[in-house]
Amino acid sequence: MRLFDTLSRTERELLPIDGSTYRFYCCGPTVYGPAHIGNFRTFVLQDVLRRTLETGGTRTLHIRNITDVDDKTIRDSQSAGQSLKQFTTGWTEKFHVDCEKIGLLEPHIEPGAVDHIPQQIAMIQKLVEKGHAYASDDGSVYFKISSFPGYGRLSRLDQRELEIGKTQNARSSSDEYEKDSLSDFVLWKGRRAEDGENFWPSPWGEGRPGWHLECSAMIQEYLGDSFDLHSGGVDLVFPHHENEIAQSECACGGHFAAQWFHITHLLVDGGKMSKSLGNLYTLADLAERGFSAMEVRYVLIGAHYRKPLNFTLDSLSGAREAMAKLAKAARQLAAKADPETRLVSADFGPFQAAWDSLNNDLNTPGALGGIFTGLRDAANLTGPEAAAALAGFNRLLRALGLTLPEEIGQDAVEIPESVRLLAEARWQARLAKNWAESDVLRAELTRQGWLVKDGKDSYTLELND
RNA sequence: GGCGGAGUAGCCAAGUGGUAAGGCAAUGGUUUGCAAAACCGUCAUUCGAGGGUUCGAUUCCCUCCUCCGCCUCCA
Repeated sequence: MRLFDTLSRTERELLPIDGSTYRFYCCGPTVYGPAHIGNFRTFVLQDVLRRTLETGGTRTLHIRNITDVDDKTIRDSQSAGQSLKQFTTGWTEKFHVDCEKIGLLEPHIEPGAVDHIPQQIAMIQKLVEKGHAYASDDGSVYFKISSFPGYGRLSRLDQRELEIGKTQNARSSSDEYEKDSLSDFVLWKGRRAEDGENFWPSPWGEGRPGWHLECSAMIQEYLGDSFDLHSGGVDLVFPHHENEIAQSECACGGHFAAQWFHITHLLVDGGKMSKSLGNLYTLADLAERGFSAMEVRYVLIGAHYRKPLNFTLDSLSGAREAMAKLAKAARQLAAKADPETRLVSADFGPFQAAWDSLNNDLNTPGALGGIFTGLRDAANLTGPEAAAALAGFNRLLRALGLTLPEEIGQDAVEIPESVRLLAEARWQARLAKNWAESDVLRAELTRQGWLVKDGKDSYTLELND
């Protein structure tokens, strides 16, 4: 497959460096609260990338870290009256539940920062030895940007911008840490009173690792000097990924990531998502409004990853309808498919265009469109052809990580006795052709939130949204 | 101010130097006591605005407008 690379700004074929396994790293969540749908846009697209590679026959090694020590985790664990470990473990577990609901494959390795302190210290030592880092009087260690000429290539910052950043920042944080240059960033933070119990010994005194360094050290640990792809939300391009490149290439001497994959942020109702605007949604928030995580996933893959996605509650309703339509079409195809057909072909049949879209810079909306047109084209197929088409359809859905809704069973919803009686009375009135009575009873059921659908010989009740 | 991205039907959203995928909604028909559901149709001479290049531009170039992101630890 081909994918746009942030660093070279070109589309490139994704081929494993080692010729066998595509090894990639994704910046994971900072576990100090529930992940929101913006976080999940990134994780879902990374998941689709992996699934597409695997569906195409490429083996993968997927690593996604957990940031379990930083300013926010420390601050919020303290106000929660918990140890950092208790606090981050709790949120990590909740994150995993959400991941499963939204259909994310588990990463092959999910390292946490706190478990890799020695590796981080070792990397800092190497940087100090090579003259890329220096300690300050307060026990912090900084990376010396001027020692790495390649700094700014990923985010296209030139020296002038760095200087501007320097002066802009001079006022706000001049009393925080000592630095030779204000654009140098911290590798190790000297222990401060507000860190409480959260500090570790190091050659520079007690303290804790800087955020940027975590990823570099864990990548070194599990992927070595060079690997295939590094990914995260666009906001991480600068400074996080820029700093990782500097740290890792200076410490290890490799080429670090061969490819960079950044996912654009989503908008909510056309604007930025934020707590203060009341439009920051978590999966739990949306579940309360009656939307499943899989419906959220459908919306999240409904726009190209390099374009802003405007998330609305209406689009979630649309996702529900669209998925129901897919499920129905799939059932119809399955009913006509020859069950004896053994599939050996890697062909996608009517869904080839959808598969091609996915492989062309991960064009998920194009793939979804291709699925619908493929389904239309497959409508008249029968026997072995229908079976082959169904197989292509299923492979595509797996690549997208979509699980379609099952047929809702008769007793899927608990129906209160009073409602059941009302519905039964209405049915009898209807059989007696007492339309007026029937309509009154239906209005009452509607008022109570129930939708009646009349069939030929019976009726169904559905909970209205 | 610097850098990067986006503006396509009511909404979400692909795409392309050769005349606009798909989904939702809406709407017409069939069906239904009426609805709902289902099925069959319809639904952008037009792609933020104005110039330019071209046989031809939504697609390339220029200007402008609007929106969004980053500019030191936010996916």
